[in-house]
Amino acid sequence: MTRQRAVILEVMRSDMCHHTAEEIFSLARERLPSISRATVYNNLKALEEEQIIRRINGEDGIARYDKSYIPHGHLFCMSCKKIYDFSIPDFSSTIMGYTDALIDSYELSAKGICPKCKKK
Amino acid sequence: MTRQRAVILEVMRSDMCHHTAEEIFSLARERLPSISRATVYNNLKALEEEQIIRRINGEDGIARYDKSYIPHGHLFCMSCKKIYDFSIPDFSSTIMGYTDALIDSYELSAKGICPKCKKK
DNA sequence: AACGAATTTAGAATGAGTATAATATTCTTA
DNA sequence: TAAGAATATTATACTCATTCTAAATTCGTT
Repeated sequence: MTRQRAVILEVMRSDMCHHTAEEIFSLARERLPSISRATVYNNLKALEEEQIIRRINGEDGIARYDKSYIPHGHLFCMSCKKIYDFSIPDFSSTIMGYTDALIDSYELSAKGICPKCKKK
Repeated sequence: MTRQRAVILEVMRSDMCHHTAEEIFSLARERLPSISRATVYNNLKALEEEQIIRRINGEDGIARYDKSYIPHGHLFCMSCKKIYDFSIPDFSSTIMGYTDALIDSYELSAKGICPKCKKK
């Protein structure tokens, strides 16, 4: 575990956000100014392959990263622009039931209005 | 409806594939050699805004396009590399039940082994 | 046909992400 | 702890999907 990798994980675990690689790079620089952009990209890729974090392929085409590898849903609120996590229990099995395929993982992104914004 | 837009829709509707913009550009050129790359990108974006087609944000970071705007699931087969459509009835309502949000649309991508490859 | 609006075109520009090669750090074993 | 091998980091160059720009063309309307 290098210092750089530790900082990247620290940054990712310090809030509830789903940051882009550039955001993680910028936040990591605050803690370790010498860190390089390539190191951030390298580590994010490695951490995903090691199934520690998960890459989210957002609708703007820019990758975001989730501190958890476990598949779950993401709600993109069209009003406050935030991303919220949610889960659907045993959802892989549900997909298998509808596809007759063996499901390894899934990515579920919903777009709508979150409960808070809905109230207003 | 310009000739260019008609050709783009023709190409998209001529098979079951989920093509990238570059593939659509290449196929459109076979029918209308003067068509420009920018026209393909412009039209794909406009068609998505008009809710005629849907952009799929695949795991390789390259956008693919679905001839249908109606949300449904996509199965990426890890063995044959093809993309298959599937649907989960009334799935927006299901998501609303788990999130308490108002769902506008969703994108569901599953990765696994399709039924055909599973048999082998 | 003529006008203005919208679209297309070719090519330049942008920017997220990757590759490279030199340097530095970490790990292993003694 | 020191040496050497293996691995990671760094800065920078590069790729390539996508967007932007500005000029030329086409479309719809009168």
